[in-house]
Amino acid sequence: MTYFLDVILPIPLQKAFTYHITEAEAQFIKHGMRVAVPFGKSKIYTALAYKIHTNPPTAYEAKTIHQILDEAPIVTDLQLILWQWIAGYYMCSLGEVMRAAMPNAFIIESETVLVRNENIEISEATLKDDEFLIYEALQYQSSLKIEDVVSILDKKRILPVVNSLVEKGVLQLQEELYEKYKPKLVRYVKLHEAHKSEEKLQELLEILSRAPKQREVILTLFTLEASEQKPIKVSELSERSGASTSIIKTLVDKSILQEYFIQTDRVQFEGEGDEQTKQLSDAQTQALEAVKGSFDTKSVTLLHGVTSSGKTEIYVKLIEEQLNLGKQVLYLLPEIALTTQLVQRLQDYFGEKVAVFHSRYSSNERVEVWQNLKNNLEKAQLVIGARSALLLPFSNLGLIIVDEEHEQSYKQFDPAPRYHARDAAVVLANIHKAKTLLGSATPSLESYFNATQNKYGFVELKTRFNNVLMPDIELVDLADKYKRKRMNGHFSDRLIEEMTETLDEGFQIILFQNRRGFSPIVECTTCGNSPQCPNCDVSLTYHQYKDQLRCHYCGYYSVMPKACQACGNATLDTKGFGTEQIEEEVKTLFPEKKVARMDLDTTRGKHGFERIISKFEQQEIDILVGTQMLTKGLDFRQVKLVGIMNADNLLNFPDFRAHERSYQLMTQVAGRAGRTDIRGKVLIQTYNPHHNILQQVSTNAYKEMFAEQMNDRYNFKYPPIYRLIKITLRHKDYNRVNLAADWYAKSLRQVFKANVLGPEFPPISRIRNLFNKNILIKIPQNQSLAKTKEAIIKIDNSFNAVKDFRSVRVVLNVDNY
DNA sequence: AGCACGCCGACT
DNA sequence: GTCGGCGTGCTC
Repeated sequence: MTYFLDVILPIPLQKAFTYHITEAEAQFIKHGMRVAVPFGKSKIYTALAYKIHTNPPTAYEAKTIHQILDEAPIVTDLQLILWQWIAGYYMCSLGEVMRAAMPNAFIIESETVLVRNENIEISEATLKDDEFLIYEALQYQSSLKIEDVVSILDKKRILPVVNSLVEKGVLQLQEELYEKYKPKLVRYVKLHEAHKSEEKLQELLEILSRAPKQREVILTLFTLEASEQKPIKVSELSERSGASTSIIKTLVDKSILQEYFIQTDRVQFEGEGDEQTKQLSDAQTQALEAVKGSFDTKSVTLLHGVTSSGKTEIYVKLIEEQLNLGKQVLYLLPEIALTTQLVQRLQDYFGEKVAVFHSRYSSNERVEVWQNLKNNLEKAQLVIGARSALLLPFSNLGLIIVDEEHEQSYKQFDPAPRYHARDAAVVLANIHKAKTLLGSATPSLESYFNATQNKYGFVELKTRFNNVLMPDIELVDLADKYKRKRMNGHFSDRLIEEMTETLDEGFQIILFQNRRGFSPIVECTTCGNSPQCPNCDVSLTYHQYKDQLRCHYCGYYSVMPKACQACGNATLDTKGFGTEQIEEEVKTLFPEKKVARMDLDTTRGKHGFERIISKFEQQEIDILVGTQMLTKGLDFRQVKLVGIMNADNLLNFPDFRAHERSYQLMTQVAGRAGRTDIRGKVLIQTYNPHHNILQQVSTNAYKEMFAEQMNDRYNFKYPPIYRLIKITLRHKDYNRVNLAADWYAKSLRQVFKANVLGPEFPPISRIRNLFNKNILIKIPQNQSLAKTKEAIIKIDNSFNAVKDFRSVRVVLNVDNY
């Protein structure tokens, strides 16, 4: 019997790849193990064993696998079920899901190395110049990497040279696999066995009497061993004895000390972690009981709690319960809400059971979380993580909490799989027969709708913790203020009054402006020309602190010109404003106060974000100007005033969710105000003070907002009533995108008729020199999703069969945000 | 996605 | 001439 193995390769191809395996291998390999397989001309890739069978492929000869990489599966069956759901639902390949799910260190690739051929005599005269250089290099080094060859020859096309050398028998090519994950080893020392006995010891100390430093080290080691009763690290010994590591090394070399290594986790918890969880308020207790009650009949429950209502404390109780049952818990948060503040809080309660997982973790750190979790270790019983934490190997999940469930960032945007972590979480929980709790102060229409349809359970928490009052929200009419000359820069008289008062009382202020940079448009007042990005269809944003014009889409930048590049006049003016300009104006308005800015530009780097947050917490900053980063569940006690500089650019965003999003954003920012016993104040500056959304924000009328927005969604056939699939076609040639998009849309219309919208250029049609065109498919509730996707895939296949269209990239985005 | 191969313009 | 750019096709 011949055996075959279907594998998942981490590439965006729908096809399954089949390899030949021996009977012994067939018995050893289980799905979820990694195998190294030859793929393409010469490379060796990491693949995941998926299915073992005996049906030989017909169209080709299967290659044999190169090697089995694992003793036991590293991906669980439950994970594979989730992968299949994601690949099916979000229309991508299993390989793409694999790429997203597995830490990079697990996916090893071969590297080609050149090795000297020992058994052959070469007459150097037969070699060309380039060839000789390589030959010579190999006399000193036994092997060369491709990149070494590139640097030796200082050119890019090295293949002809290498091939020629192989032909002449000078060298051979080999593929080498390197394990990428390196366990962290900590160096320990102990006294060598030979000196353990009392007399040997005396002997030793005598010998060392003439080496006082070394003697000191040995004595310190004894004291440490006696007092600590645990293995002694080299670093510890060095520190305590005051001896350099080289002295310790001498002792090791003399075999007086013996060194050994212990594998440790990169991320370690230090602290007590036995703090009692807090007593809940009456309202919280009621909500907690309601959630538990809801879980009796519903697998998903939505917790709608106003800002500062103390949702986290309810989560903590639920987590505690699950951990006591020995179950795992996943606590999902948007990336930027994952602050040390929160992690610290949870560690105080649950100690080392807490594992953190987010994008700033290194590949090695991810591997450790993965392994701890898969082994169901206690130290990873509670995982706090961003979107991708969902793809970890849970074995015994009891509860998933999706905090800030309305957050857009839960939907993965670029590369595939374009999954929504909230929705995938519900699926994951079902796979584990676990419960899902969605929490938000401003639920998404989708979730709230599901709650009203009785699909989800629903629990409400209407009062703020400690009965803090909801902030007082005031709308400021900018048109009126400008007309009556009550503006100072972008600040209305009302805003300045409130700011002055707040600062006098010693409280802090947050100013929100949803745009970074100094001003988004630079314009010449003589000819009207405005500098554009050479790669994208956008105006360049002026950044004053670096005196640059920058593109926020592709990263292009140039120095700010002194004069207009079109007409040469030095009449460049700026239009619109961003956080930089607000910061600048605040500095002139309140010169004696400390101002800081928090946006993408100031939070670059690993700790940029944390630094600003902690400074603000320590009240080293009086006024914080920032973009929507400010909204993410941060807890500042001393903020009394929140100013929204301009609500209109939020409301006017060209997207069917713009109003919902504006409501959420403004309510969340407003929620930062008044967390003390004093009532917070929020000022919203706008040209449309009568806009319904603004009225709803100022009266905290979520239900009203929901009803009104849902009405629009019914009328215009948008989610959550209809489902959407967005298809983006991308190519550098304008005409070709047009032709391709027309073809695609026409084919779709034959099946879906009027439910196909477009093709249409998005507001920014060209990004990084590629033209985009969108087609939108609206799917009625009664239309089969599976059949719909089948039809799309069929059309996509015929599309790819057209030679002229093959180079057009097609992006399928299910439930696009 | 990579990666090789092949065609073509731009230079030492 | 050669080098490197980019377009095209293939991967069990």
